[in-house]
Amino acid sequence: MFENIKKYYYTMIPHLTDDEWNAMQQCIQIKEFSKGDHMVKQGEICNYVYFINAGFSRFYQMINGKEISTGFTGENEFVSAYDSFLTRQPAVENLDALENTQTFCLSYQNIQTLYIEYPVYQIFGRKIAEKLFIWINQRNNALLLLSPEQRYTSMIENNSKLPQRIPQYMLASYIGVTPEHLSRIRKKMMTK
Amino acid sequence: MFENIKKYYYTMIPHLTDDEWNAMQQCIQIKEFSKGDHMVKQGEICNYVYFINAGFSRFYQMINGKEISTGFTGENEFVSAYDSFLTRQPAVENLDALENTQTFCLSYQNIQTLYIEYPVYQIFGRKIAEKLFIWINQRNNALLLLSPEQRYTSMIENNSKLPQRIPQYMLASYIGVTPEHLSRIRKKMMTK
DNA sequence: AATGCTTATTAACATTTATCAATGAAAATT
DNA sequence: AATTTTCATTGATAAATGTTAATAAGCATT
Repeated sequence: MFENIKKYYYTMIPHLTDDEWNAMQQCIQIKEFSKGDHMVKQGEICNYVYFINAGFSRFYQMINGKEISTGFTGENEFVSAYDSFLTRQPAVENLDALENTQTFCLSYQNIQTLYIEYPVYQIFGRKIAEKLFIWINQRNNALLLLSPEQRYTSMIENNSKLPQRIPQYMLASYIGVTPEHLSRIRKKMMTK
Repeated sequence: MFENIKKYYYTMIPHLTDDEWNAMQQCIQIKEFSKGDHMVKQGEICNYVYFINAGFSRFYQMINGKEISTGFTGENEFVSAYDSFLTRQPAVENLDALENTQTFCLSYQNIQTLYIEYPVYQIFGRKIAEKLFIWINQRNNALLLLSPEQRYTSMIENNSKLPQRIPQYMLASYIGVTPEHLSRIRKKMMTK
């Protein structure tokens, strides 16, 4: 049942003991989401960190009546509206399931308790935040330094299977252009 | 000497013991930078985390022969090319002093040792990463969701003293426009 | 005060990207 | 299979932003 998430923890913290892992396992809840279901809604405080065991999820924000997709997360990754989770402020973003998705999730309360009772999980908290920082920092640089076309190509280079799982109009807003413009970018790329 | 950084640590970790603080203090090196000096150079691995005791610093990248400023950090904040520091890969960005700057700095090696010998500093590592994440996530949202004008206004709202310390052309690249265009944006804002 | 250097502003023009509207293609629903 | 609905493409036009070049304003050094 928990093989994948267990493996993830042991990779992150190789010296994890059975006792420590069992304490973590006790805290894990299983939650399943159908395609289109929301894990986090804009305006609500996010109380969970989710490990995606199967499926696919996506962040988006509603701006001027339009959906802007801001991130995608698939199998064997943790996902959360982590700024809301950390600051206890209402989430700015939505998180929904693009496919039927099975998650293992940890509540804010349980994590705080684990931090105190099993300090080894501070490492988990640190590495999750570090990973998020590295990821979003790259994304930031892409937004500031690359052209939309470069963002598109680097995106499929890094994750060639994304276009098969994500409608193009979501990719467009993720890249920071309109669907029409992404279509033109793709057309231009074909001719080269 | 170390009042500010000590206060920072005790705010972050209220139950820090004298023993633990002393161990940290032993690791602190003092480094001073004159205006224009580099703390981190693009292409080199960043081996330090700096606490800015006095002064002001700025991240930038050279792109097509142009400086693009990507961040600013002032007194009583930690600063580092943290992705390079964490991943041990060459830094993508430069970090330099916009004013004469006094820093207290911690080496990668010392921090790794502290993590092991004084696990309480895992909390430090976690909170630094969390803080960076929250900061960069906001910036990311600004780049993706706000117009340049909105980015400019929200920037001075959040930190009204920035324009006094930072030349406008640096702010322009930070916001993601040319200096000429920021000038126009400001002009347009005046007339309202 | 005069000089040179850096920074900010302004204008004309070029390029990129968005918007609006129409069409076609694909997928879901009946 | 027919029908709706969603999604992708295309074209015409508009708005935003970049580029280049010239000028002006600050600032530092002499």
